[in-house]
Amino acid sequence: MTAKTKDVLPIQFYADPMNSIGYLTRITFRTFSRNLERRTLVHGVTAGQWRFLRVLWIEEGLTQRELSNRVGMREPTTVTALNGMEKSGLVRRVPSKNDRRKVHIYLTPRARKLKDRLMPMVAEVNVVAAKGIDPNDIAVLRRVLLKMSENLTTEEQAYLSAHTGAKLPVGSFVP
Amino acid sequence: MTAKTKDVLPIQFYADPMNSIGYLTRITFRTFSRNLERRTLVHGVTAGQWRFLRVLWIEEGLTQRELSNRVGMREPTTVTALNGMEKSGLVRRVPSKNDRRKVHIYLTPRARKLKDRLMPMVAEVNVVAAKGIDPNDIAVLRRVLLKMSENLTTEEQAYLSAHTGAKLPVGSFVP
DNA sequence: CCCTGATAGATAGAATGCTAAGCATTCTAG
DNA sequence: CTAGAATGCTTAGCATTCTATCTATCAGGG
Repeated sequence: MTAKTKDVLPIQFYADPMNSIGYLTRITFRTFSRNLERRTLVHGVTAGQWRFLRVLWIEEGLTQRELSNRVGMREPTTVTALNGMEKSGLVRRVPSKNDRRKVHIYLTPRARKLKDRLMPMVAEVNVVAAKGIDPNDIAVLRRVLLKMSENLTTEEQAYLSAHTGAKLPVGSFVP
Repeated sequence: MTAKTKDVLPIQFYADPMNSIGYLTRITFRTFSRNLERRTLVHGVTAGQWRFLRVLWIEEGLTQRELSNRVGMREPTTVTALNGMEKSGLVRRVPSKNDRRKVHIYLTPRARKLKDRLMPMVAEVNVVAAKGIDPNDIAVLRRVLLKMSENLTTEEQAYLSAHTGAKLPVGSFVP
């Protein structure tokens, strides 16, 4: 099959939202997020905070920039989220000793303990979401979503460097 | 393979954002949306407006509620979006003659003409996103995303009717 | 040393989308 | 008929996240 005749779908195909990757990822993300937050709010953790906790449960002491990249949020968003989390006693900001620009983020004991409570919840939501779906198809889903976001990020960066000459910060995925 | 031993992944699996459907759909949605909006903004159309236009290009005269359901936004969001679109001359609000509660939404000639300009853009972004991915896998992606959002919506509605006795408006998907 | 540019974080302001609650209109059970 | 429920749209207020910009700090070449 040639790329021209078979792989390229007619433009009209994308008129239907049900065929649109943008639409489908948006509604899936929102239903997923809402469903999870309904559970985590029992422990006073919002969806936004959850995303940071999950990363910090794996590795503490990250700087805010590293944290932003791993969570997939912009830095001002991270600042706002951390302000809230600091206020509600989930994280501590610890200034770096080597580099006074940097701030390392550590969990409080309470936030560490929340892991055992909250992790089962995301597993639960994943089970609900995956009901009736072939596990192999879900593996395909993960792989394809990741590849797509990489494709789109690559194109975005190519566009930016071509049109503004801007170099993006190295190693920043930040989709 | 039994469901207990093979299909259920260990909780620890979900600690890594890269395995999280929530994370993956979020970053894919955002990169997709940003990439498309970069193109549509040339014609002064934001990502939010684009979503409504796409639905109205298929069928005009929908009520705001019908429109909300098809676009996948809540009604107050639709009101805000339509206010903006009305102001910038993309849509007209036409009160229903049979039922004075209802308002039908029609495109302006200018908005209709935008279709031929904007539709190729979404095709373009889809091509970028799909680069290097087996078309069959993309079909799997669409099917699985839709099924997941249905699963999660079903569970959400079951929860709501069990805990608040609330009946959701019939036929509303609204993820 | 001391400028210059890069890096880390914070701030300001805007856009987006949500929930909750409020009206007006229509339907429906008695 | 008519009181109460349901429906359709709107408003108010809030949370989230973004872009653009600012300040402070560091690193390297002259």
